[in-house]
Parts: sequence; structure tokens; C-alpha cells
Amino acid sequence: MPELPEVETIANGVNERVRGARITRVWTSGKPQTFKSPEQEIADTLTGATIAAVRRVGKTVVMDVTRKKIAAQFLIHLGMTGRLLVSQPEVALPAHTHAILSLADGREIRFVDPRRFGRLSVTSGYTGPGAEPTTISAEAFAQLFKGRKLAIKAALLNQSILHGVGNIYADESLFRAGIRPRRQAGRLTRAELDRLHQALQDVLARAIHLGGSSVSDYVDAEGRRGYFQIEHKVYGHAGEDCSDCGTALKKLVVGGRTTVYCPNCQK
DNA sequence: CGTCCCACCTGATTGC
DNA sequence: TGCAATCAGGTGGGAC
Repeated sequence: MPELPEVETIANGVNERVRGARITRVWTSGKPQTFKSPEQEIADTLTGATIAAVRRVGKTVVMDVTRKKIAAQFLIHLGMTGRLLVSQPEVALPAHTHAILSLADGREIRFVDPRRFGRLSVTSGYTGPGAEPTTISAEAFAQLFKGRKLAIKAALLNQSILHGVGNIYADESLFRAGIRPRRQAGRLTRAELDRLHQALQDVLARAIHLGGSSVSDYVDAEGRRGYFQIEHKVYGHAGEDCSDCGTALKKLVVGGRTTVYCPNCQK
């Protein structure tokens, strides 16, 4: 479901509500695919721990916890349909709930994930697989794509190059930079890469400001929708007229993902 | 190693 | 109305 702006919105929302809380009990669903660490290890690490902070790294929600002076991290990757909710215990459990952290004050942090593409694990020292798009310099950004033969869209989606960008923000930033998604990453000029760097950071900042994109059912920790979808210029608009030039937007598949672009504005 | 493709899941929507 | 096909914000493993 969520890309960088949605994960950031969720992490910030959860952080504001549970930072400093103590976890008294952990329940997990036993669906093996969901758990990258053994469920017992997750329970042992979190039970009795205090939540120091909840933040985003790439598309992963990182919960920093301390238990008996030992620091650890609970990683929540939301996949396509994962949600992280902070609820009062009397609120009915949603279907497909896969983990519940009960807090000392009675509230519950719930991980809900219908498609089960999400993953839960515990670790320490997590830094994510790639570079951080919101703060990377134009120079370092350009460096990432040197010599790469894959399509620029596929490169943007590759989390080990740049982490946090997904299908929506890849298409939206390529449109705003005027670059066709199939262009070979290593053959973009420095000027084009600078435009892409700027467009990507603008789009991500704007989307974070609006609470992310709610395409179907994405909601943050408090059940609020995001509003960046109103500003999508290409994602979800295949066949419609380009908002800038009126040309019909085209759809194709790049890196295995549906891709929409303007054949006139993007070169 | 780089790149491509498909499997992994459920649910909503579309089309016959 | 009913049922099958298609599509979805993401990864990760295997094939080439």
C-alpha cells in the first residue's frame, strides 16, 4: 500500500500517540509469512519494553524500544495493504489483524494486513537498504544512476538504490521532471537528473504535507485519509488528457508495474 | 552481478 | 445477479 509519504505520516502519527508508552503484552497471529523474525523473538523483545520513538526508514516503520537497558528495533513493513492503528481495546478487531501490542494504559497498537505482503521483524541498527530520497544531495542522487542500464522508473523503484519511492511517486516525479519512464537510467544527462532530484523532493514533501495519497483505503494511525491523490497528474489517469498539454496520457508496463506518462511532456 | 518475471495474498471492480 | 478475469500503493527468489 504505502510509499514514503504514507509511511512517514503513519510513523509520525503513531509516534505522537505512543512514544514513552510501555508494552505489557504481545499477541501475534501465527501466519508464518508475516513474520521475518520468529514470533517468540518478537514477543520476547517487545514485552515489557518502552517505546522510545516511532519513525520511518525507507518504506519501513521503525519502532525503537528499550528493554532492561537494551535497545532494539521492531520493523513494520506495510506491504501493499498493511495498516498500523492505535486503538482502544473495546474497538472491534478488524479482520486480518496479525499483531497486537497492548500498552500499559490499555490502548493497543494493531497491525492489520489483508493481503499479507507486510512483514514484521526485530533487529538492531537498521538503516534501510538504500539512499534516503528526501535528504540526498543532487550530486549523490546523480551518482546513484551512473552506468545503470535499467529504465529510470525501475531504478527509482529499486529500494537498494533509493528507498521509499514506489509506483505513485516514481510516475509523478518523472512527469514533473519531463522524463520518459523507459529512458536508460545511466544515459540521463546531469541536467535531467537534477530536474528529477528536484521533482522527487518536491513531490515527496508536498505529499507528506498532505498526509500521503489515499488511492483506495489508505488511512493513517488515526484513520484519516491523505489528500495528495488530488494532485496526481499521471498516476491513475491513463487515457485522460494531460493537465499540462492536453495530450492523451499513455499506459505501459515498466519494471513489472503499470506506468502512466505524457508522450508529449516527457522526453 | 544485473535484470526480468512471477509468485505471494485478499478484495474491489469490470466485463461477459 | 453471478461468476470469472483483472487489477492494486511491494517485495524477494529464481531464471537467464
